[in-house]
Amino acid sequence: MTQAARGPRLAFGGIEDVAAAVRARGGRFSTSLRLVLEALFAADGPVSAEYIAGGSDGRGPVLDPTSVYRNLERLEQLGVVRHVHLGHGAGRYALATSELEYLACERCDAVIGVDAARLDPLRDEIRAAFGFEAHFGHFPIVGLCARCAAAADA
Amino acid sequence: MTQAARGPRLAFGGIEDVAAAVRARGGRFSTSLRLVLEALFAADGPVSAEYIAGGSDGRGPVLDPTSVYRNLERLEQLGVVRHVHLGHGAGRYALATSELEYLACERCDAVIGVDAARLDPLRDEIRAAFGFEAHFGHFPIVGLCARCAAAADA
DNA sequence: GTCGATGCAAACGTTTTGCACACTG
DNA sequence: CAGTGTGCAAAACGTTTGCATCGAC
Repeated sequence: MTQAARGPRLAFGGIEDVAAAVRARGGRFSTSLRLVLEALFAADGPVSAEYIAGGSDGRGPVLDPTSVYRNLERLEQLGVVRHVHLGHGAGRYALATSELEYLACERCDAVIGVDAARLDPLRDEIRAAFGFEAHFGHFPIVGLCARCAAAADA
Repeated sequence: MTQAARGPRLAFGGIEDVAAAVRARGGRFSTSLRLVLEALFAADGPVSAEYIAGGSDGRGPVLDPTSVYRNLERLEQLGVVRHVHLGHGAGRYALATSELEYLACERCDAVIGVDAARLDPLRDEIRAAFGFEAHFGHFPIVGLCARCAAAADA
């Protein structure tokens, strides 16, 4: 049930699978969409729309942020992409194919991906104590990573 | 230790106490500051800067948002105010005199205040599992309240 | 009278919306 | 060639900053 709440397991192994799904919905597989997907597949962790647009690092010919947002929204409706809010700053987007949730360090901006199943005990505890269904997928747990916590103790 | 990490217990029982603390720091107790404090003392739960400015509900002669933000920042440095991010939308501000942390429902916008101590077991569990020091005070737990979770099951 | 605080205006970073043009299927 | 997706411009939103004026002490 906790498993089911996370949504169906996805079957997108690569960009062409997504292209097929987009076309199946009557959508078109544009160059911009391909670039967005390439950025997401290449990234190791959630990235910002600005990053995808190519504003940061020297990767390729910048595409319009508007287009990035629109494509991300489409992909999110398809279940291909998820977005998370890692503390302050811009939202971050990642492929929904991984069952990762995140711990975000508010000091060093480290993002620690943890298997969603490992947070199930927490969810159960919160449900038992407060009748509240915690969703760490969209608004993750924020705090201090081990390194920064140790530094703060000193 | 978990307790100590939360900062010193505050001794602000009312607006005049804050006024004294402000003056002790060389600050001035302006009319705007008084209005901000009145809104915070009257509120039952974290409120937005816009709300404090008087934009919502017919309460009184609107004060400038700029001034609200500046006063909130001053009060935060004094330890009188804390701000939290309850899901999407504007930040919310509350008196730091209560040891409350929050569970925010992402569907109905309900804000459930829980005694910070009741989240200590969760913090301990996260620390044990990931070496991560979770701070629910600033970025609370987001999900579905009991009512909305039940509705979502149906 | 001093200096901190105010209001206004303008800028900021992120995201959304309107519109005419371009490209996919 | 139909109509989806694009870039550009502009706006929306919450928040910050600059600056001249006001007001607390």
